[in-house]
Amino acid sequence: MNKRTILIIEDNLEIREGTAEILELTGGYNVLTAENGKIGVDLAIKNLPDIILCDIMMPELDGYGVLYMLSKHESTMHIPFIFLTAKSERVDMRKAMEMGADDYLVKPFDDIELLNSIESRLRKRDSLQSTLEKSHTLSLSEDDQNVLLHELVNEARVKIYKKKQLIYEEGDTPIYVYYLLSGKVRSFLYYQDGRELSTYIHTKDEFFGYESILLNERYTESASALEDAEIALIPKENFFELMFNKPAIATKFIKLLSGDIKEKEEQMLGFAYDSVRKRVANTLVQVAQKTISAPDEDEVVIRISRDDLAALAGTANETISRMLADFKDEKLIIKEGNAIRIFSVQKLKNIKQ
Amino acid sequence: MNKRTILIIEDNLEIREGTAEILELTGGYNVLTAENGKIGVDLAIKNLPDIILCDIMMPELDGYGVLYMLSKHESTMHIPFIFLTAKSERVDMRKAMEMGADDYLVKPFDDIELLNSIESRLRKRDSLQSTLEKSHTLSLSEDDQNVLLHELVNEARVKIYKKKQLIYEEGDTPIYVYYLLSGKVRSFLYYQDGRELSTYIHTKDEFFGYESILLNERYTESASALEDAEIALIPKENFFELMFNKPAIATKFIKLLSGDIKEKEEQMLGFAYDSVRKRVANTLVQVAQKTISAPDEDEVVIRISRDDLAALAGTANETISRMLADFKDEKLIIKEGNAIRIFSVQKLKNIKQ
DNA sequence: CGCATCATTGAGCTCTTTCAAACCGGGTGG
DNA sequence: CCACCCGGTTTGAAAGAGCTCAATGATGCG
Repeated sequence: MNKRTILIIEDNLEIREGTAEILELTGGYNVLTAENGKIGVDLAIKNLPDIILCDIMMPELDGYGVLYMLSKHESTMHIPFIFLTAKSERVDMRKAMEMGADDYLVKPFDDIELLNSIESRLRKRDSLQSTLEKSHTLSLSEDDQNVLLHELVNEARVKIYKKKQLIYEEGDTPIYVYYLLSGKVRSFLYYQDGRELSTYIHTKDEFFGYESILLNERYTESASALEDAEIALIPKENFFELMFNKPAIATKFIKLLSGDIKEKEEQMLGFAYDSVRKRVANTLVQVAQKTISAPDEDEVVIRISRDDLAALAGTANETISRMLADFKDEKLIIKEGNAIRIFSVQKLKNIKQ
Repeated sequence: MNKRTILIIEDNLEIREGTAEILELTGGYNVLTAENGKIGVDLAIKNLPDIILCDIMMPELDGYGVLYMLSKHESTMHIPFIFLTAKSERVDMRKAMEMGADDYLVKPFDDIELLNSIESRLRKRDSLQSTLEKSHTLSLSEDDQNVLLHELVNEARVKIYKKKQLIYEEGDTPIYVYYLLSGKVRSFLYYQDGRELSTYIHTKDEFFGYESILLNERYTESASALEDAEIALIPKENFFELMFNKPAIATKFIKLLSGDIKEKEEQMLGFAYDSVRKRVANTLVQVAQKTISAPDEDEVVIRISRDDLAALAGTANETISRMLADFKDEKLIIKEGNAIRIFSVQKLKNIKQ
């Protein structure tokens, strides 16, 4: 740690120099001295010492005046302030403390008394500063973050949405952030002619619908349940409160957003250059991965309509039918009633053009 | 503001009740009382009062003990602590202050003395809390944010990139955040076969390349200069420091990211359903808007190669040529050497299918 | 002036969409 | 119980959008 700086404001030369010497030699502090209140205030404002020792009776500006001046200043108001004075009357001490002094040492005092007093005030200030800061840094552990977010979710109202039910629509004003407890939800955009393009499938334990909240704008996309879903509705205010007071949570969302951007760019690349065949394959993979529990499952059964697949792949549902027929011929999938069994997600993923 | 809560720890029933009454009636505080140190400590931890008044000589646990116990506890260590005691000896007072007491009132005391002492300590604590919090909230004004960001940019090294020069490439480990001072830069992805898809054109006064930094991952996209560009290279560490210490800055980037997501979704919709004609038109509009200074300019001259346009529109450069020829026939644009004059950005924007 | 790069144009081909018709399974009402 | 209807699905055929390949033109730089 840096050497602490102490400002001594004292008109008596002897005491001033004597005290300064003690503090420098015994305490190992940096010492600034001022011979009257006015100079003291100036020095304090300019140098922002870690602690201030001040006499009461002085020419120019007395100790109370110094304390008053410094307590007006944003930057000096929180510097521990100790009076060193010959005034041993109770009223004097009370006045000093009521004005906000942190300690009151009656002269003559021991070196030890002075050093202890200083140490005590510095310790107090340090610990306060550090705990206040702690609550405001990203030092929250992954677990703590999750606890906070879980609280948020647990306090929230839970609503059940039926398959196909709209959760929010383009143009709506956001009032909630959503957290998916079970089921699947898709976010989608409308094209001018009414066709839909699904941009994302949300699944268990994911937040969604936060972009517009964060921008403080209306929704530019819509969301609906892809299958029956349980969704926690987190009031915007609660979300913001946590977000702004816990940088760790903000950081978490920053990462979420950054990750989302990458995913969307990847998707964009697909829309630009992939053949429809490939896009359909990727869509199946995407749905499969949102369905499985373990990340290494390779055979998956998914239940999804051609229309939903079409909206995801950005193609016509007839095309989906054709592609599925092709994949079936190639023994990549098989249709089981209204479900599709994917034999190998990996193989589907590695389809070339 | 809520009613403040005061905890009185005092074994003498009369004094305890008397003091409590004064504080409740005259001071308007909530008062909790404890008849010995042990109970006092428990109450303090459980109720977290705003201030604690404590006798020194008590059965079970004396005042020093109480102060010691509470100063061990994260949650109670910063509660202002005032001793109320008959011990008027200097050594007693020194001991109390050295242990971290905030004030020391010798019995018998006036009501006024007590109330003033309490008010003074509460005031002190409030102001410290509020200023410390201020530096950690999003209350930074738009201007202050910009000042901070400008400092960041001004401190950074500036590098000149020539047209076509690569700034970073997929797979590189990010070490800078980039801020464009002049010129244009494009971010792009490589498709498997080597074709490129530009995802964004960055222009004057924009940050770029921050997504990967924020994710703490390697770049998943590349960036190159679309024309000669002056770029400030902001070291990752400086960026993070600002980001984590100033929630306002984090908030700014959260908005940036959220906005980016919306833009990318919009783009995706275009790639999925727009005709190439429309995509080319949009691309021209995009480039034009990144070129103009005033947002209402309608006639714009842009200089950009067919290949760059193709990468932006996600199409073949031959197609770009054909589309430009069409637009020229339709008197929407005219070719001037290697530049393109757009007669009306609006008209181009409104092209149907 | 010549080379290299960039831009344009043409022709054929493929992929995808669109429109239309048929199909399938299940629920409903007669 | 059966015909019917409805939504979702499949299949067919034709049209067209956009790509590739290839040749030709234009431009600018050394």
